[in-house]
Amino acid sequence: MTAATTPPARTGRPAKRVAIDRAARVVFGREGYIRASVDSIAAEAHVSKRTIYNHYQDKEQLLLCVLKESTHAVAEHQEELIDRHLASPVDLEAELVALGCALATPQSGFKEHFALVRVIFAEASRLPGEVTDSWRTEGPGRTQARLARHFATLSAAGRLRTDEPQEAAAHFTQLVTSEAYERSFHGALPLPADELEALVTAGVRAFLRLYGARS
Amino acid sequence: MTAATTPPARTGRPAKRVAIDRAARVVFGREGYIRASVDSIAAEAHVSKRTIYNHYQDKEQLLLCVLKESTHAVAEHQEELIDRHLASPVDLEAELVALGCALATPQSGFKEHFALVRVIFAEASRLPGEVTDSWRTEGPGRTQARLARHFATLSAAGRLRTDEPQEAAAHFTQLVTSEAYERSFHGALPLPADELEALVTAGVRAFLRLYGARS
DNA sequence: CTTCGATTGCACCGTCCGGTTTACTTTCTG
DNA sequence: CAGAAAGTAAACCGGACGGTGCAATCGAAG
Repeated sequence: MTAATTPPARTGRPAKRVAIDRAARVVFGREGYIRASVDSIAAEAHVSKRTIYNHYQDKEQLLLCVLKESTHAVAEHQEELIDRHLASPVDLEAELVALGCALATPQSGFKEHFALVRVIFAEASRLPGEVTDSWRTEGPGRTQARLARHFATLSAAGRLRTDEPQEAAAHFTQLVTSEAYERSFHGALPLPADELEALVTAGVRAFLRLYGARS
Repeated sequence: MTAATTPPARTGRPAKRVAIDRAARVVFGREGYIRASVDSIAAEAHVSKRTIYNHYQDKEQLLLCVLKESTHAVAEHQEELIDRHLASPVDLEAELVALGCALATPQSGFKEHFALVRVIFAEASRLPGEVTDSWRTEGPGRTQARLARHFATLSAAGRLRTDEPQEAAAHFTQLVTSEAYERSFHGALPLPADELEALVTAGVRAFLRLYGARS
């Protein structure tokens, strides 16, 4: 009833589809898989429930599709953050702190995607193994690899000191973001900005004690 | 029908109660809060559903009660592990590795308790704030404090080197256990023993590079 | 044995949910 | 314009669930 007046645009087929996907992402993230009813997803998408079942076989397929999308969205967003802060850092410590804060607190329109990551954790034991596996490789795996690449470059430039950038990247995420993640229940509850910054700066200092250039 | 033959013992009133609690812990942990039906909990406890509602006001109160119990059980178990490995360590690195493995993989009858921790994460945004808060202080907070105490002692004995045992304890859990936690989806999926040991030993080595005695 | 409280089985209520059916309308295309 | 493709609203189905009412039962204490 909403899109009736506005000509649906000649974007073509996937017009309703993207609305469904967006709505499913929102509702799944907000309610979790079971609480999210197909009716509420349809309402959120301003779409008939039948239309959802025209696009997806059942509720689970809808979830899996949306999970896959979100995995890529989060990964690309984080890769972008990493590049932005580590491409040519002037004050390395400050950039690492800023990057850590950005990675640990999903901002802008990505909260829904991070909420879906929580769904992956909640449903992990009930999801097909290929889903959890591909999430790890396409999600955290990609950001960790991107981190490692930058660390290798920085090490070659004398800004860091490590022979194993992979391990350094792992230690960065562990020291800098893992506690903020857990403290905020994976982003489900808000973490005061000052606490976040304290956690991240402490982690970055430890990281630089491990891998800083001037020892 | 099961306890009919055996005399219910004069343990007194809470006989059925503990059965209910145990069953709720098992089923909530296995299925999550919503999937766990009160009927299935009653079946697992070999108890009438009506009896559950004689002991608890509703399903949510049952969950909250069981969560509180599990918080303490996990905390005590982990404190015990910490004491056992760090009371008088001969080979400190080996003990730290063993402790890290023990902390990162819930064994014996504690898997159900750890499964409930997953429920806390899954329901965090829908739980009363006091519940999540008290979980943090009574759960991870206690184990971290116990770790810090041992690190302070070890530092005084010259086995470690840190002025801030609190921070050292945080970095230990982050470097040693956090990745194993995330890799296993908080214990929901099994993590191969060799991978676990590799993660933990790498974390311990980094920890000792940060806080080891001989530098 | 009687009494009393705890427990039990079971039917029941209202609700919600995943998914389907049907009949109708819209929109694009040729 | 004709007709296919897509969308819509609404009723509907079978099943599950949280929670209650109630009569019957059990076990121990007096």
